[in-house]
Amino acid sequence: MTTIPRAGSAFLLAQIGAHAAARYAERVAALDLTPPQTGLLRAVAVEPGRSQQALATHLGMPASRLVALVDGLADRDLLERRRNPDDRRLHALHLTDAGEAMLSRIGRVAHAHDDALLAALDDTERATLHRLLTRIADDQGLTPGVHPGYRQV
Amino acid sequence: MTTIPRAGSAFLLAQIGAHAAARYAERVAALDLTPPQTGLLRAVAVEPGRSQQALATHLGMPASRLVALVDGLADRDLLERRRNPDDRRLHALHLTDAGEAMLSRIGRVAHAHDDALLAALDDTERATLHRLLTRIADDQGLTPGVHPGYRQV
DNA sequence: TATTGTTATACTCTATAACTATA
DNA sequence: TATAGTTATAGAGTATAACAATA
Repeated sequence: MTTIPRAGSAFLLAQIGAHAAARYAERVAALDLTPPQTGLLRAVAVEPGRSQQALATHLGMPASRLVALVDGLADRDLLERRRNPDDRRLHALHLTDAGEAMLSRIGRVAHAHDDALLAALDDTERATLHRLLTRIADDQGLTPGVHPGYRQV
Repeated sequence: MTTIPRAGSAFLLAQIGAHAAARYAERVAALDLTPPQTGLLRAVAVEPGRSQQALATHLGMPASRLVALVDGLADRDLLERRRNPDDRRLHALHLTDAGEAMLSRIGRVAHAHDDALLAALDDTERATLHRLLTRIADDQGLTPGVHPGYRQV
């Protein structure tokens, strides 16, 4: 007789995580954005003025991919490249006013997403979950705000 | 002044989930398997004899993709197709003895993976987390054992 | 010569849809 | 005509690496 391994927490985390990412992608699509784009906007807001190279390293993606991401957001005036007069190779990234406005819309979307995903839990349980997840993320060496799966779409 | 939205639980779940999936992929690569392959082996074990069509629907993937998956596992004698004499269009899927043996190796790998991912938590906390995650997965209508991100690799 | 940013190429993976066989 | 399974094609998305500008 065969024993079927029961789903452990690691599987549940991967399963719920993929579900959460897909639902989030749907929500930000209403803003005509993809999850990696929202991640980049957020990263720029956290520390304006970083170079594309620095951001690519921070986000864990090849520079060539970041260029395409920046292109799309710059075309829509959400982000701008500013040349550094001291070292003209560097392009410092900054949010535009429209970019700031977009970021707060993203914040509202993320909040609604959070609320829908955790609908099954009451406030105390949500706080407990958040605390446990933070401990795991910290222990696993995950960079705050950086999604390892900022690939595709 | 700009307000940076703090990472909520939905983001943490997506982040940790992607991390967990990547670490799991590394572990099963040692068995020369991909995560979708392990998912298929498990699904066959749970209910042997299902048709490829039924399994494709269950796992949420196109039949053409399942065929390639089955091909790879059948070539390695982990899985076998059995023709149904009553309806020769149907290919019932069953694990071979080697497939059963592989599944228990997968179980051990998954257990070690679980343990490493939850290293930051004690037993009581792990139980609490598992209970909360199960409630969320259930509330969100996720099919037990089926990873929505059984794509790529 | 080294580094930033950019562009081009080649590859991997996937879904769509055509096709074959059985019913 | 409809369904199970299979194969072929075409498209999306990526990383690698070549390239241009600046240091």
